[in-house]
Amino acid sequence: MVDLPQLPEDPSKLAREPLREQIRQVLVEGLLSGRWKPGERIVERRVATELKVSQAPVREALRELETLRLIETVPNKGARVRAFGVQDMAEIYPVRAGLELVAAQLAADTLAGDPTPLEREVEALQAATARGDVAEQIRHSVEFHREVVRAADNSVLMHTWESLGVEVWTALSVRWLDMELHAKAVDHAQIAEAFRNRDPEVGQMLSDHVLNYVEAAMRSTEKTP
Amino acid sequence: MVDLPQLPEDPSKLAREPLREQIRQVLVEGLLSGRWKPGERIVERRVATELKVSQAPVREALRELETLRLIETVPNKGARVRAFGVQDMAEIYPVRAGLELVAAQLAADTLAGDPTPLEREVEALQAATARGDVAEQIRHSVEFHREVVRAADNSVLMHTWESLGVEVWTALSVRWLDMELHAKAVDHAQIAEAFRNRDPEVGQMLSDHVLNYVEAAMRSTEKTP
DNA sequence: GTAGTCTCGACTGTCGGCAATATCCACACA
DNA sequence: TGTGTGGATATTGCCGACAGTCGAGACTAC
Repeated sequence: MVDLPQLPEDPSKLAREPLREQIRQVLVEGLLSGRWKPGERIVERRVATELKVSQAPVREALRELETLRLIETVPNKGARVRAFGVQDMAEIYPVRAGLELVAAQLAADTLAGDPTPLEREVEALQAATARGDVAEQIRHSVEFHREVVRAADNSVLMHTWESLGVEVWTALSVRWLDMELHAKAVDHAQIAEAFRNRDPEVGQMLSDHVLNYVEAAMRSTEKTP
Repeated sequence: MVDLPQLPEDPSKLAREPLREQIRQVLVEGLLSGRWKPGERIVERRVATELKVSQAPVREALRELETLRLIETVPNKGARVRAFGVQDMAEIYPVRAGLELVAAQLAADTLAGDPTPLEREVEALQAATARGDVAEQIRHSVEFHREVVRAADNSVLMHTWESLGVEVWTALSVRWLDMELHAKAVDHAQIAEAFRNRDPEVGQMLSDHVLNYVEAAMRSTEKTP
């Protein structure tokens, strides 16, 4: 789910990208911006008319959101925005940690040979943290992890990791849970360093680091179930 | 009103399942049975007429097959059956191993308390092996692993694991790679035993066991790329 | 003979409409 | 008051049709 370079297209006929992709983008943004709230229904035809399209591409877009577990659909009943809580974080992050543990092992050699992608993200993350730019912090933090997974050079692993919808869920957790983004930059720098030094513990470090997000979420909401 | 306890399926008119599900089933079976071969195109309309349905549900079914990586689609070009080789196994199984490692840790307590689901599958697997019933061997072998994941009680983990399409790919590897199903029953029995005894090594055992499948595939095809 | 262009057929992506299904509410009945 | 029944309404699931796109092959120019 890399952000497209968003080419400055003619607003009238910008249909160069499959319609369903655009719709998916709109829906995701709607969810992130709070346009739709948790538990709320998403009516296919309503969205369709709103976007001046037909029902079909909207359906397909919704199916994709379903695989990201952003919405839930029941046959003949339709789709609704998933209620979201710490519980979800607690389920997602162990899986992420497991995947990234594998990734770290597979990517160890590659990243020891050329750790520049990681270092680039660490720098950008530090800069964003200094500026207090939350959106950029999320972006580069996620991108750091994506680089590790990418370096593992395993398309199934990449695909599976992406299917967790990391940036969307991170953004949501910040929005709905007010999750604190504490000094993650430090963690990341240490991990990059460990990769460079072929530290055999790097996998565990990365895994633990991911699991820390859950604690952050837990801590920031001692009440939300 | 509470959710009804899943009334026992009317055998006569079970056409109550969404059409797209039935179509997906037909397509998967078609792939497993060799009705479509690797690299071959799958034309939406052709399938639709063949099954006496419209194009729409076929499209939706194809999308699901795409998330299982059974087919590949290119915009405006359509879907084709993925070419399949040892390479795919080599990519899938490390991911599976990582997920099941997590699962084993999360499920350890539950399964130590009640290992009967595992033991049931081990027995069934042994029986099937004795009979030489390959289909049943696959079924119970997969079901064993699914029980572990299920016991972890983490819906994201379950969902992610399922998205690997374990039984389909296992069946395919047997069909296309003539993968040998050697005495897996023994492994499974040992793992079940380890769970019962709260062996802290059980996660690693399970993970190694999964990775063994790759070696089996490798060994059985020293030629297929 | 080769490179470029045109045309044609096949197929996907999208549309608007219709039937099937779920939900809601008023109303009758015990 | 609580419970069942019938119909009205909102929405999904599916259909048949059409426009846009892609690729193969014929045709032309050199």
